Amino acid sequence: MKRRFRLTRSIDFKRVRTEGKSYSHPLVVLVASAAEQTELRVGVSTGYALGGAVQRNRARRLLREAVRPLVEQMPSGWEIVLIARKPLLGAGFLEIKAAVQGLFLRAGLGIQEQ
RNA sequence: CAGGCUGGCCGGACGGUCGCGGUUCCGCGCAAGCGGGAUCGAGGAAAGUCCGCACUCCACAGAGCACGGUGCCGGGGAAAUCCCGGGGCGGAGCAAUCUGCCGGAUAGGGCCACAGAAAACAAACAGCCCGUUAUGGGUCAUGGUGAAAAGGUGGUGUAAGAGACCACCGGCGCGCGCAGCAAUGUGCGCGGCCUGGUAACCCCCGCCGGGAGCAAGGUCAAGCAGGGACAAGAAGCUGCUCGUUUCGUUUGAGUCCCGGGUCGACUGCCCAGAGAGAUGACCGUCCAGGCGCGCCAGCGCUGGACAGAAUGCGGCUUAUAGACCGGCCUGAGGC
RNA sequence: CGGGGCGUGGCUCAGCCCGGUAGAGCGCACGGUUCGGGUCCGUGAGGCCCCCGGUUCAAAUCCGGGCGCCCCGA
Repeated sequence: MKRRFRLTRSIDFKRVRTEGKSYSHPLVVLVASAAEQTELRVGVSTGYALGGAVQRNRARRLLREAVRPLVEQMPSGWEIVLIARKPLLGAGFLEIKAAVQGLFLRAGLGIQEQ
């Protein structure tokens, strides 16, 4: 995922989390918010409760990799935040991928045709 | 062979498919950009931020005090609460080896609980001795406490005793010789016969230290609106004094209150580089490890320690599965 | 990046500067008071003073290192 499709600033994260709708899973939480003027933008939040820098980096990379194949099939005009939960570090990549896919389906974003 | 000590070194490897960040090249496009190629892309500790530098600003960084750090010797080093080697005094271990401390206790002050007669210019509770008769004097060998009781043993001496005196031993100081670059070690002589511990308590002595930190700082861009009260000093490195510089004293520095504007870009900054931050996913083979099966060869399953650069560098400290190489010690056995 | 503070019974804190006895309130247990409970009164238990080294005769206290938590400035 290129940098310009990411959410970076903390104001963006705050806006999505207050205005958006959230869908939760034991491994991960998805928050989606409609934003008409932009293209699809995704941010990953890995909080301090996950552990040190190694654990947070790993969680972020796993979630990015899980989202990557889904992004191309989705409509633009959404801002999405993924929040990692602690059990994510113990899970395998395929579990995480399935969890993220399920959350996108529940949020009604784009991948129904599969 | 078993157990242990110690120094060094590595800290998964190779390949494929997809993906990420930087630089650069090519093609297409007016442009935003799109497609493709090349190349580089986390650690020994990147960590804790405990020291020291570089660098930047504050005045080319000033003086004194305060405050803080540091403290055996030699060498290395830009420097350091750094490294290497050595010395002294301790501690652990059979040993190899590991480990703590290092100026001054006659410059001064403080403290040393409980116990004990007494805890530091010695004193005198019991005791002993002498004189007197219920008190004066001499004395600390004897006593028990304590972490520690003002040298030890033997003798001379005495009323009783005592370094009061003598011999040897121990310790301290001074002088000289020898070894060593030195710390220091060692030998001889002399001296007073002899001086508790604690400076990781205050302190004294020598040496060192101006302050802040890359959110330092620099360049550019954008934007705005002043008003009121107090006011003679204010600010420039923390505390004080001095010195000095700048701004200011009714054309008003500064402080407080109300109100308004901005919170961007580039640079500093890197042969990894920056922006809240790029190294990941899957598959295969192998190396090392664990478990199970097997007489062996081997087979199957499992599964990678601590941990992620944010201006750079030199150290220290802390975390760390396992692998490799070298040296040494102890024990047992063989030749 | 820099600076500061805290860690002591179950809880909230004293004690640390200037080293020798670890204490207060609440809570807890037992007994009394009451017909019973609360209140009240009395008695009592409970702490390797965050961890590891060191200085000292002796360390919660002094020194060094580590761990955890909190706060402040840019």
